[in-house]
Amino acid sequence: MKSSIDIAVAPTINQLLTHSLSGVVQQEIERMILSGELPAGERLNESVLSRKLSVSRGPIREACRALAESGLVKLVPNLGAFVKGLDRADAMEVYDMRAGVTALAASLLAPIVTPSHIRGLQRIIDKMERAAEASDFAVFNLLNLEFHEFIIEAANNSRLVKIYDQLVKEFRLFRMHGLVQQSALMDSNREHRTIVATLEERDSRKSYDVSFEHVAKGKQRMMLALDTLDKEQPPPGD
Amino acid sequence: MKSSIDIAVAPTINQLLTHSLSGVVQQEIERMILSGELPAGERLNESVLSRKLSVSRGPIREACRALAESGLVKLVPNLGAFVKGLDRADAMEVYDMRAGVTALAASLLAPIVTPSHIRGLQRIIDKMERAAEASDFAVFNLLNLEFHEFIIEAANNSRLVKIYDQLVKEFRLFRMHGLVQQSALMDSNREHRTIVATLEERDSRKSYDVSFEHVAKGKQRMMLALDTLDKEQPPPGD
DNA sequence: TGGCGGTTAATTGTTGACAGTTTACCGGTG
DNA sequence: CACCGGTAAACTGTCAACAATTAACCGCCA
Repeated sequence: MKSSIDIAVAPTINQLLTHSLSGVVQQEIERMILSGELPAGERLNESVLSRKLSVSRGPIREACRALAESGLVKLVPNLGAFVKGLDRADAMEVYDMRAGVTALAASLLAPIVTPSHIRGLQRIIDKMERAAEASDFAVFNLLNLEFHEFIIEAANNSRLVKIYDQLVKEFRLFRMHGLVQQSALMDSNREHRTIVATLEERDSRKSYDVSFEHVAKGKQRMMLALDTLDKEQPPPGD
Repeated sequence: MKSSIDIAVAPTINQLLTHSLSGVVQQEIERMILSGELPAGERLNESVLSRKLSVSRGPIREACRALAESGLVKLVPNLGAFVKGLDRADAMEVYDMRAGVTALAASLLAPIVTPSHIRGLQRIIDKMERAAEASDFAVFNLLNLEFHEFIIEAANNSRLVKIYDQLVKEFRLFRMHGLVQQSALMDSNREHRTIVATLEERDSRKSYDVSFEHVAKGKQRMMLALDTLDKEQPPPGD
């Protein structure tokens, strides 16, 4: 019988072997940032982190450098690393990039798509449909991520995957989602079906267009929600 | 009279103030890699580098972490950092990404393009025309980079710039270019004129298409050249 | 002669200490 | 009371030394 210890420890050992402390520290800090444990603007105090993670400052600094390169923190000379925050303009930038990258993935996948791909995507869409009917936003969002990740992976371009993941992580710094309605879920999933349909036709150009439009509509939905929010609850300054 | 000392030293001071050693080290190692001074597969020996750059191993390690995150080196636990090399499949990946990103930039620029942009692009194209006629490949390539960088910058999306720069750097690891013909230069520049024309029409979709096709044709030209090269000079194993 | 085990040199991983900079605090002064 | 200068604490930047791992080398044995 496989002991529960193995299950718990194995990943840690693997992490230590493959990523060598600096790497685990990086992943841990990244987790803290993405979970909101370290809020935007917060300074990453090297001493505090080194004590909390029980390592010296060397690996902490290396991890911060890597996180700075990936765009999650901002390095200020002689002051340290600060958790990046996204304002509305930043979020729009990330949305535009996600639209382009998502659409590129679809257009790359279209010519090489297999029935297996289509089946996989259909299954996710069906699950999303049920989540939408139940207004289960949490599950819907997870499935939505899975859907797009599926297309990205299937496009078979490791650079594409890396860049997309980076964009998704960065977008999570923008803590203004949770403001969608059920109708949006239904709309969104209808668009998903369209995307799969164009993929099945192996139409690269159309796959690009509908995928881009899908994300662009998401961007517009968010902009609208933000504008509404601003009117109801104006930002500080009045 | 501005002394030559100022000209030489000023950038160094600025680098030290803004990037703080780790940053300069990173830039310097990056330069060594991109210039070919450190060939693909080479291990970055921390002690050697620290002696050569007159710093301790700390900053070197931080720089390597950052370079690993940006994709120029590969980190192997307990062995160190190795300069990445691109095989043909990698180059194809980067080409596809560059096509998508370049085209996305054009499609983003199209709706907001200004006469000033058009003039700037025309000027670069004219210079390229002269370089092509003179078969000056070096100058043509520089101008070509400038042309695309111009569109990227004008698209006004900092993430786009960052990702594009990353792709260009990575592509430079693929040391198999220099095998283009004058006719290709002419063809390429004709495509540039088409791109500017579609931008001037503010046609987002057409801008995307012609830009994507432009890079895709570059990819095909390179694949063809590589195939020819392989036939004339088969890889080791025969 | 070919492979195996142990030893040693080289290199990475990690740590703690020291130097330089920034920032907060506090008393003095106009 | 506001402002300014100086001092001290906290923090980042850098470094050199130590521990752990890897790889090469060499003698030994079948």
